[in-house]
Amino acid sequence: MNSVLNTLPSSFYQGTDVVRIARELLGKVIVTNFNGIRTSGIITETEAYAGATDKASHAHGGKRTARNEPMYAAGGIAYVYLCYGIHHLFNVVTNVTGVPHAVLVRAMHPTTGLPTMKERRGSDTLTTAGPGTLTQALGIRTDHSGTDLSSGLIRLEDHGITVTPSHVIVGPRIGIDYAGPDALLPYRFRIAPSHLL
DNA sequence: CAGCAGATTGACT
DNA sequence: GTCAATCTGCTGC
Repeated sequence: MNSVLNTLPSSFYQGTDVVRIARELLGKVIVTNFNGIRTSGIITETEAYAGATDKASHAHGGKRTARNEPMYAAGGIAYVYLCYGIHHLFNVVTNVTGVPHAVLVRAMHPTTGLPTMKERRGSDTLTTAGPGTLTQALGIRTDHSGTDLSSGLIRLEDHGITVTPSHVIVGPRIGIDYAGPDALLPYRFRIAPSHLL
């Protein structure tokens, strides 16, 4: 395979189909570079949040607060927020200015800087199986909300990894039962466990 | 202004 | 399986 290693272009994020973008983020690489330390991993699980029409979204009904303001910006930046007062959840903002679509990154397969990630997690066993632990391993905090995803701090890259449809499991999203019918939407994508390293 | 619920995790019964 | 930890924002008095 060719050694493809490109930072994703803004056109990738600014498409109008947030569900498709969530699907295409599988296999992409998320990289952070804090204090000169690089950590990265391959994205293995995502969820789409379709803005104003999506009951599970923070921007449901056009809700707009200081916290979710980054969601209304043009695609290509990070939206990080605090959940339950403890966990930092990392989202990729998509679509154009004024349309608050975003993709939640729930899990990844660690590739670079494993010792650093274990240290940040304070655990010998590195798990990145949840959205909260993933941000902890990468060192992402709410301070990074609004950060440009082509910047030096947080970046998404295409390493030429192709995820074929047969390896993708599509299903309803997690932890949003309160959203009624919207909780059943097939907005969750993950790489089949049998296909992980 | 008090109370509660949430895109979660980890420790304990 | 149950439950506390702890911040943001909405609801209701």
